[in-house]
Amino acid sequence: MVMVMMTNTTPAAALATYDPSLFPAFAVTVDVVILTMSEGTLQILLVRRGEGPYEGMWAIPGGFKRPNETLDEAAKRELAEETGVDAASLLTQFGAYGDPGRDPRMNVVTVGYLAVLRDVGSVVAGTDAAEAALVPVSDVLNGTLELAFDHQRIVRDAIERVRVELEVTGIATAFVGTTFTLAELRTVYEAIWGVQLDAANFRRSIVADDDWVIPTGRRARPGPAGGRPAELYRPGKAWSRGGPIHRLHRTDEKGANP
Amino acid sequence: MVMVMMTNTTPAAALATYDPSLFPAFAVTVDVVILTMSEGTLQILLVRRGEGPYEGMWAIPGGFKRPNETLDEAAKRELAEETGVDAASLLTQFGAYGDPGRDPRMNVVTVGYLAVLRDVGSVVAGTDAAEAALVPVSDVLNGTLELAFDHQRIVRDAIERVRVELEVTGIATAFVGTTFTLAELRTVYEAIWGVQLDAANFRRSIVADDDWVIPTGRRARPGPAGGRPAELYRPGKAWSRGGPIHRLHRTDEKGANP
DNA sequence: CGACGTTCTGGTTGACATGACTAGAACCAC
DNA sequence: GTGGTTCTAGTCATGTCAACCAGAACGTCG
Repeated sequence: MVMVMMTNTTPAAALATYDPSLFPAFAVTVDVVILTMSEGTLQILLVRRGEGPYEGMWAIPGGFKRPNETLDEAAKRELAEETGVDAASLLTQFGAYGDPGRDPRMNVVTVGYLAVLRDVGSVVAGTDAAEAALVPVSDVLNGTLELAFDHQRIVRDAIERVRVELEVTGIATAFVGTTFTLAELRTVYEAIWGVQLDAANFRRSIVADDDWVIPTGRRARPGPAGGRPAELYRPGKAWSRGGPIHRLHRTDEKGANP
Repeated sequence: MVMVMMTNTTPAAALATYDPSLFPAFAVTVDVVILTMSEGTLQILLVRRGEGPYEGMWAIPGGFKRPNETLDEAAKRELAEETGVDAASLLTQFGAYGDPGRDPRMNVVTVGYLAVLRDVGSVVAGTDAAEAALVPVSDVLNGTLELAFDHQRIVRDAIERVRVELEVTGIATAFVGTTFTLAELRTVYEAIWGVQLDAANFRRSIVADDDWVIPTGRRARPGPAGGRPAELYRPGKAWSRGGPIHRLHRTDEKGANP
């Protein structure tokens, strides 16, 4: 295979005439990090590789971009193929990865997307159980579960992104159902940020402002330990302009080591 | 200058379980949005296209990614080729763009990078003046200056990114010199966020906390209008964990129409 | 049925951040 | 020196938010 490459020491030369087919060709893929909350912990949907390099290892679902679709459409299609869910609004692009040799077969540049689902328990059941699984994100982050390619780094970046999105967007409501208690929503923040939030203060931040949540009038059934039943809410319309809960600026460790 | 490079992919092809050529091939480019502050306004470095599609129009500098370099390295190389500046730390990837037809010649997926320079006046002078120019970002955002390809959207995304980075990172210090006055630094925030900041409060936010800035003991020469000379500072080490200045959450329009 | 534990809801308080404002200090031009 | 300009320092009121406390509404167990 022969490739021709130009070095533009002068801009005019770089943009000058050329034959497009002479430039290095890449395969472009889209990988989707699918997150959900299950039993109070953040989980990620992984698929087991059937063949090729890293055979048998777990990986993020993904696939090749088609020439006649946008990157967003490719991500949406991949999400639908893997989970059957059509939720384009939850898809967020967070990074591109093109290190040489990240795929031993060829030059592949992949674009990472983040998807948040409410409950993928049935989704995983619908797929071949041997081929897809929900695993705690912590197992991926700490290396307990090794992923194919550079997917561990991609997951790390996705988690970092969702931590930021949690503060500035309404992505938190994507983790819970159509109706939810404030305790459920609080668990989302606590699991993703790894913090403890005061239930009373959390409630005040949410209900005080405009319309983050809308009470439905119904109440959730208390857990096995009893307790006062919590009110059920549905998402309001204020989430489009920033989130109500903010991470406290760490005033604890000053001069700490990064 | 044109270089012809041959890449032998025979060993890799032997590893593959399928023929890579069966998958759609894309050209992958890296486009760099180079920003700087000049005369109190945010400026962007643009190059004029010599020929090909959009001939004669202004565009973001960029070029093809090489198979043996990472995306970050490609961006760093493009920045060095355009400006002669070797400043990898300021390079931030902010998005990938792969809409079909964004380049009429072929399928091109580009990865956008953001670069912040202290002063590119000499840089532009070093390049052919007819081929590169610094223009106010506002001219690009409001459509006064039309860019080639989908570069206007890319610039929009880059500006939105730098507005966020300004709040959570130390990118503000990249706009000013190695030593600077607080008024200079304040101008960076005011220009990018489009707000007016009280000089006294700005100062208090900066000097009160740990070590955002370190006084050098020297003083800047007052401007032509006179005034008390401002103290010169150099960046401290606290910027690595968030910025000191925060955008006020707009409490003005409540219940506004989205 | 009543006591107890658990969870949700509402309120108060104090520390801290921040916007608006005022006054003084240090320079330039005339 | 006088006036104008800019930087620096301080005060005050307001708002935010974490911490804490008390009550309300359930389940369960005796």
